[in-house]
Amino acid sequence: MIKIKSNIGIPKYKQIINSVEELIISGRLKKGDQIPSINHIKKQHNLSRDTVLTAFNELKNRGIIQSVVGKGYYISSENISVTQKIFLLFDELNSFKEDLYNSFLENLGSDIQVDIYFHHFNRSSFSKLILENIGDYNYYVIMPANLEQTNNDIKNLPNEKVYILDQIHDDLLEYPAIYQNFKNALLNNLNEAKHLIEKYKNLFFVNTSNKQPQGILTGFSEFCKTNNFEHAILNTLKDRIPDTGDLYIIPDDKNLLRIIKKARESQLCLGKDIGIISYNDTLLKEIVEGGITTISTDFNAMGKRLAEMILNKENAQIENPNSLIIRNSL
Amino acid sequence: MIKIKSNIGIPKYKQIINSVEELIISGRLKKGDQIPSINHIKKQHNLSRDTVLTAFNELKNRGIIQSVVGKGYYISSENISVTQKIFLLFDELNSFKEDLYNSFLENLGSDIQVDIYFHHFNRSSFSKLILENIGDYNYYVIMPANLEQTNNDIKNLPNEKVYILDQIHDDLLEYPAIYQNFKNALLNNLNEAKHLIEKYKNLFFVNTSNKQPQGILTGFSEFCKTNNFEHAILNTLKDRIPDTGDLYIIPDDKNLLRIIKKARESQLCLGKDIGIISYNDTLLKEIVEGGITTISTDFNAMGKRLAEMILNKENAQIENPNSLIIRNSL
DNA sequence: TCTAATTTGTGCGTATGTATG
DNA sequence: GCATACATACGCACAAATTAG
Repeated sequence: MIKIKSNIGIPKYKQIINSVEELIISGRLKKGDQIPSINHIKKQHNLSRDTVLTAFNELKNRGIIQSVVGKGYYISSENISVTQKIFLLFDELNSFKEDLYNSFLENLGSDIQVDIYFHHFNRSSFSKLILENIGDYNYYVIMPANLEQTNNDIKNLPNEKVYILDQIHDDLLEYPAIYQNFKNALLNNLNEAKHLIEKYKNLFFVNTSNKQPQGILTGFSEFCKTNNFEHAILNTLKDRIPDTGDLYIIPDDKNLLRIIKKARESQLCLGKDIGIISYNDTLLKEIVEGGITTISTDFNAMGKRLAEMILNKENAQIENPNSLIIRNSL
Repeated sequence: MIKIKSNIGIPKYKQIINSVEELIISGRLKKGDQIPSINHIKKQHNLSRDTVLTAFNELKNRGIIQSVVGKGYYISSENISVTQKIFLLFDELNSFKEDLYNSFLENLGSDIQVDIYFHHFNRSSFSKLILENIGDYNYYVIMPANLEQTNNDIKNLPNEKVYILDQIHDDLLEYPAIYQNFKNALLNNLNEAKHLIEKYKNLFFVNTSNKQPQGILTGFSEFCKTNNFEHAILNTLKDRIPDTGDLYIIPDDKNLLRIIKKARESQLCLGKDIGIISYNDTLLKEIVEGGITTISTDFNAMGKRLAEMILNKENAQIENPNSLIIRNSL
């Protein structure tokens, strides 16, 4: 079944891989079939055990075969076009992942398979997902979000296969990454709009979940302190009645909607009486209430850059810039 | 009762364990029942005595069976804590999946693992993903979207493990499903709003991608024909200049934004000069331009209902209702 | 319960040819 | 010419799992 020739340009371990691929193409090997054991091929073709093992390991990495200790190797996928597999660990499924994921896929090429997982900001889910998938992928792209001490798990992966996405922490500085610098970005963006912010008396950060990056909060506080703005962090909007001179920085859209409605009730004019800065630009924010001022990053660029980094094996830590889009609401 | 296959990747002793577990899950083995003796299984499947013993010892250690010397083995607990795995095949990642996925997870319970895959409306991706994951999951939840002859692949899965989501086709009627009836829903919703639609002269369906369910298109045409509305299906908005008396039905938000901007340019008043009906209600549509009329389904309810169906092993085809939210734009 | 055969997984040492600077 | 790194290939030893008898 498996053909090996000596003294031709093709390495023997690659000849084994090609043989298995051809047997799959011709239909003589199907999913679930057992392939000859390492020792069998070794004896039959007078090879070193290591040569056969190298071939089988590559086939295993590509997801084409699976091994069972004590039993043997089995065909697990007939899709031989997959050359590489990527483990992509997101925090949660939301609309901002759409651009990121789609541009990542587009720029990778079709022969690379990407599997998505979600940790839902749950530290033990995070551990479990990483530990369960050690050894199964060529690259591990991980969004640690605001979880702590994630390197305790990540360090179990091969160093050169890890890429960090979106948020970076002090214990992850050894890995290539593409991230947002939430603190500096917020500081820069607020400074850029300081002439517009100055007309407001009280600055509020609306933080009703624990999902927001810590950097945004520290950036907010720092900006307010250095510029002597009255400020507060709101954990709920329930009893909040917006007042003239309020400026709200709102990371999530449910609270954005609440504030807009409350402002309407109180007959406060957006961009004059009260201000709003929203996080993450979506299509409709351009036209809602004459335009909502947003701070957002280019998730398309992030996905594209990530694909490039992996394809070129770049080892760099790259900041994905945030930009401020000033509209009517400020 | 107990099934053993040779030459597959699963060790025989584990196949025995799996068989006993499945018999308990399906209710064919109850607490107190006697299971076949070691010698019986050994003879029946041509196994070594030790193979059967290894399986029984593990079951005994886990407290699932008890041995009585001279009599046999008996089920002592039906509490087999096996983490169940669900294969969830979506069409694409978009924001509407967020509610669906989150409510599905919430209502499943924490010990069930859900893996997400995307076919991106690509027929061959669809086939590959299903074929590669045969046998790996306890349940298969599949969104066939508008792909054709999907049962060619789905029929290779165990019938009782398949659930169809969102769109259902004629060849999938044998499976439990929770779906939207796009055609009837659109007909009902348009009829419900007929008194508001009558003020428009030309009805347009904006269909710039091939991702929309066919049912919406046929529903649109049928409504227009029975009510004698001038109508057309638009494949692009590039050269379109909206005119007084136009009503647009718009499934995707990029086109929604385009039409709103063009209407503003032409100084046409929404809900008076031109009308808009948008698909899928999102937070901001409530307040954009005084409110956008939407047709949408409750994805939260869909996810919850799906979880219930799976947990209770319901075999039903359930329509997830669409509702019309009339706002200023109509 | 014990022994034996087979298989994968891992680690270490060695050797050769090739590409790089 | 020399040093170095890397891919390829071979050999040996031992651990752990599977299965048979």
